[in-house]
Amino acid sequence: MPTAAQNLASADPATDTARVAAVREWFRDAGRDLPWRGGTTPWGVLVSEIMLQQTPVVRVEPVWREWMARWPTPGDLAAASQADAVRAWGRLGYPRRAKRLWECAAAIAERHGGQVPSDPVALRDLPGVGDYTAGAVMAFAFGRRALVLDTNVRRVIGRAWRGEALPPAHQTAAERTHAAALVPEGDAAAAEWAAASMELGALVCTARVARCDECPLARSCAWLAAGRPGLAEAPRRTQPWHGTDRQVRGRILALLRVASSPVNVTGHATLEDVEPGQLDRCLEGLVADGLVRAVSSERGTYEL
DNA sequence: AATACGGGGGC
DNA sequence: GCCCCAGTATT
Repeated sequence: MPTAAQNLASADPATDTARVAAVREWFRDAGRDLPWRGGTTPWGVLVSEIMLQQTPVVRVEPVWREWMARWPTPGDLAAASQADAVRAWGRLGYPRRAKRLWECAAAIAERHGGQVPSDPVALRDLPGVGDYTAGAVMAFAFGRRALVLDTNVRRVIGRAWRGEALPPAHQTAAERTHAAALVPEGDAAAAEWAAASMELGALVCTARVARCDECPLARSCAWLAAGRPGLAEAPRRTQPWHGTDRQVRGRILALLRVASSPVNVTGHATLEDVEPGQLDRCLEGLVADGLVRAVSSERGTYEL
C-alpha cells in the first residue's frame, strides 16, 4: 500500500517530466510579453510581485510603468514619502502593500546596499514579502530554482495531476511537497516552469472557465480525463463588499489620496451615509495600520 | 486554522 | 450581481 506522500508525489515520474515540458514549450509561444519579464531589474520584479498580490495583471501594468519611471531604484523610493507612495498606488487595492513596498525600499537601501537581496531568507524578511513573493523574486529576478506556488499553479497542478476542480482555500503541507517535487532541476528550467505554470493558470486553466481546447496538458490532464468534475459544486470564495469596513476604508483613502492638505473626514459630505461609529472605527484602524495620520490640532481631520 | 484587508473587470 | 485575482500578517 503506497504512503500518502507517494500518492501525492506522482504515479509516474515520466508523466511529470512530460507535463512540465509541455507547459514550458507552450509558454515560449503563448506567454505574454509583460514589462517585468526580461528587460527590467530585480527591483522591477519585486515591485511587480507586490502589486500582483491579489490584483490582476491588466490593472497592475500601467501603475507599474508609472512607478518604475518615477522610482527606478529602491533608493529613489526610499527618498520619497510614504504618502507619495500611497498616492501612486492609486486604486490597486490593499494600500498597505504600498506602505510595505515603501518600507521594503528603505530596508533594501539600509541593509542591502540598495540592491534587492538574492537570498530567499533575506527576501522573506522584507515587509510584505511572503513565501510566494520570495520564491517569485528568486525565480524571475535572479533566474534561480525556487518553489513558486500561487493560486494559478495550485489550480494547474490540482487539475492536471490530481483531477481536482479547484484547490482548497488554504495551502496544505502535502500540496507544497507535491509542487516542490515537480520543480525541474536546474535554475533556468525551474524559473521557466514557474512562469509557465502561472501563465497557464492565468490564461487557459482559469478558475471558472477552463479553455481545455487550448491547453498543452489536454491529453494528459487527470481532471479533463475524468470529465471535468466538481466545478459547479466547488465552494465560492466571494467576500461581502457593500457597506463593509473595507469599502469605507477605501472611500476614506480615496479622499485623502487626492487631497493636498488635511481633510475633515468626519464632516465630509461624501461620507454622510456612513454610521459615525463605523467611520470612527475605520479611521482608528487606518491610523493603527500607519496608513493615515490624525491632525491633532483639528478633530476629525486626517492626512496621508 | 481563521480572519482582515481593495477594487474592478469578466461573466 | 456574483466571482476571482502572481498573498501577507495577525490573532
